[in-house]
Amino acid sequence: MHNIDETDLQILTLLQPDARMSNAALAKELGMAPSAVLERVRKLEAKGIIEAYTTQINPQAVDRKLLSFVFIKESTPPGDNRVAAQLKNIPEIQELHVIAGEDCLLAKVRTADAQSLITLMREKLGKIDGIVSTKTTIVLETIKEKNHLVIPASL
Amino acid sequence: MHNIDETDLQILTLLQPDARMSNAALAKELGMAPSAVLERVRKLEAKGIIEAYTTQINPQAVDRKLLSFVFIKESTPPGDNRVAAQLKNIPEIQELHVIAGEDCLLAKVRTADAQSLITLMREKLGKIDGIVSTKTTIVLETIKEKNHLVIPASL
DNA sequence: AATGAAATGAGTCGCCT
DNA sequence: AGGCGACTCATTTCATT
Repeated sequence: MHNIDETDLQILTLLQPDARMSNAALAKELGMAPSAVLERVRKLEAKGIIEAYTTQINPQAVDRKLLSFVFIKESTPPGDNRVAAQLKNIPEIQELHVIAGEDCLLAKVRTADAQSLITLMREKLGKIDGIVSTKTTIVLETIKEKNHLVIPASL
Repeated sequence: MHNIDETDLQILTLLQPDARMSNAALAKELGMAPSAVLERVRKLEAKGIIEAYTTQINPQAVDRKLLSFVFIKESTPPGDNRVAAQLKNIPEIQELHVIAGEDCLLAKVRTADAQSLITLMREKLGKIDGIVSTKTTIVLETIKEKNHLVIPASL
């Protein structure tokens, strides 16, 4: 498959919680030459194993205080992704998943407040054909939000 | 308050999708001296506005193929966070939110497969006092998963 | 994967506004 | 307080082995 070895897994383990770690520091941790490590990192990027380096910003600081999950029921037949394609482009929708059971999409939505959520639902979701109903769950408090993966010791 | 100005917002906008961008590149984009930009970045970190720099890893590549959302109903009185405190330490639980309506927690869980989800529920959730019931929603397909915030032009 | 040299970037300082 | 420019040191990059 992707031919990912234990050194690669170590690189991922180190980089996952600290994307701005210098290549030199990474090399020191691994006991390897910086250039060798850098080449591995570039390959992980090229293969799409490293998808992106992102900065986690405190949502409060930029006035995105409300988090909610919206279940969206579609009328379109399975395999039809027209609704999803439109929802995908809404920037307030951080995540969009197709879920099992009910023929539903689940969206993770971040807005300034309840008012702007309502506006979003009315102005944007309301205009998408094929949405039958929505069910919104408001988050009162986030206890944990770390999108870190458990990286196994080997594969 | 936090006294975050438009330059700071621009820094966040640039850094959010590219945490490994060099300080020099950042300074060039902003038309400022690198030292001045660096000082701002350090302050954003110190204030907790920048929470972390993380590397997004393709879950498939490290054998974390199954994503699910688990609603967890508690028997404990409101304000009692003993259940949440234990759930928080489970590494497969990436997110944990207190949600409105039903007295529920919502967990975003990533495991290798259905079998390991079952094991997790039995071995870990099953041993936590105060959990009344769980309802699991399996993700069939993730259409979008970008935890980027919409950063306003001003605050 | 290691080396070494050149280029680039980071962090510090004193000074200016 | 925030920004600048110059400096030194660290890091990255690239050609070569």
